[in-house]
Amino acid sequence: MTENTPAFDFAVSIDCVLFGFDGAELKILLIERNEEPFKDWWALPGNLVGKDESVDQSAQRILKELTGLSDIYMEQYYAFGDVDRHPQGRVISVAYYAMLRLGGDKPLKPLTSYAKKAQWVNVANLPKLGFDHQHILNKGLEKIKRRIKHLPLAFELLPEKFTLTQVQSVYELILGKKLDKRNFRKKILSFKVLKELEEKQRGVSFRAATLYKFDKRKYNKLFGKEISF
Amino acid sequence: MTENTPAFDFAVSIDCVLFGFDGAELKILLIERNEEPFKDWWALPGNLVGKDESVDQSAQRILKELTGLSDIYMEQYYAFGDVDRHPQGRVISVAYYAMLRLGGDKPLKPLTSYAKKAQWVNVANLPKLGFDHQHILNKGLEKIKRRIKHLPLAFELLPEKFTLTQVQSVYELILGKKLDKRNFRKKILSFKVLKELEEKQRGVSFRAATLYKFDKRKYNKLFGKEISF
DNA sequence: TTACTTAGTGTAAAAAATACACGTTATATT
DNA sequence: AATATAACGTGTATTTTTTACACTAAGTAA
Repeated sequence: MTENTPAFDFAVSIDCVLFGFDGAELKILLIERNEEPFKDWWALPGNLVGKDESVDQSAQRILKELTGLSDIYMEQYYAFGDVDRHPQGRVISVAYYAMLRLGGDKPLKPLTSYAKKAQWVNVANLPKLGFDHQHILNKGLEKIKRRIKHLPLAFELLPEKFTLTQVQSVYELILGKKLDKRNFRKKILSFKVLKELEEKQRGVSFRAATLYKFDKRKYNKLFGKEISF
Repeated sequence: MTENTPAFDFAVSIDCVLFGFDGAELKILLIERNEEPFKDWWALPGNLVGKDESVDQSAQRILKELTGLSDIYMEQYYAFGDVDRHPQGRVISVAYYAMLRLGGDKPLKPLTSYAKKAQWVNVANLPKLGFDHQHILNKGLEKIKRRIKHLPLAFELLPEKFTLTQVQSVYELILGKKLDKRNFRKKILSFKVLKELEEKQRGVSFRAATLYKFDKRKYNKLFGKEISF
């Protein structure tokens, strides 16, 4: 049995895995660090939890500091607590993920003092990350693969109005496999949480697709139901 | 935006939600505390993480200290980090659950200095718990409801040899609903992870049921497949 | 031997998942 | 204006899975 020497000399940090979809690629928000340790390395946006904020509040604050965004659907998924995961002391990191729609209007204003810049990076083409962040990210990816089967996640990634083909792309990117178009549409529509709009896509070459909207009210009614692709 | 004053003055604790099945009831292991805060209250078994052990190691250690058991399938499921959740300072608690088969041979040797006793309590009839432990437990229950759909969990609760009716009881207790006997058997057997033994139950009144064994090798082959009851 | 209790079994109907291919339509080009 | 292009949008048949449902068999106890 190991010796147990508890003490109030731990720190707790948050790391955020922010997934973004720009209509074509699945991306992750990374920062380039400007402070030791791992100065000049890419890393997940994260920071230490303050004394007077809950872990959840802290996650919201950090997300806001790094992106300017608030009221984002964000979920805790794991606490990483290896002894040597942080070179400067005993830091337990609580990881959260969030999904964001990218491009268009929403300006990304990250940049806190310790980051040189923040950038969306294609998840299929990542640089080497500091700390155990590659591990944290992998675990986040596994998580959303499972979670996207419970529906509403995908719509966090999409713009307010979207086409069914875009929804399918999100599923295909996250699950890492191709899906049948007709079956996908049949199924996603069978949940009756999408509202077909009168409107069509604009500014595209070739035939424009019909736009849809996610109907949160209807979604809440079938909470818990599963889909599997 | 909140003030962020990070410091190395947090503590991290583990709380274990141990589910047990004695053949009839779903139970939870609780301890009666012998130290402040919440002296004389019932609480989940838990303790502070030591400086030189990872969070996972700590969970194993604490489980062992409180039960004498090791090599238990145990999984982290959430970190609780509200500011005031611990009256004596800033303590983040990482929660784990485990499933144990109860009764028979395995002696339960809990009892560390801060506990007066440890006891299995029917989950349907719990006392008031200290800290935010009721909340932690509720979240653990939700978790296993989802997890039991991924099969192997239920067998952690059962003795090595068990009857199909016992398996069904576990599912019914965790999911909180009655299941159809024929459909349940058809489905559970369709996964081909149970080995029917020559043996029958002994020492029961009335007709003895056939015993089965969980076949881990076969299970590993279908990892990831879902069941839903 | 009888009464009791749990074990164990099958089928039909409904629902869900899968596999699969082509005509339509808006745009861009010549 | 005609044509080429590229993505849109649709239906059916088959298989698989899920659900609903009730009685006989076997072992124990009195």
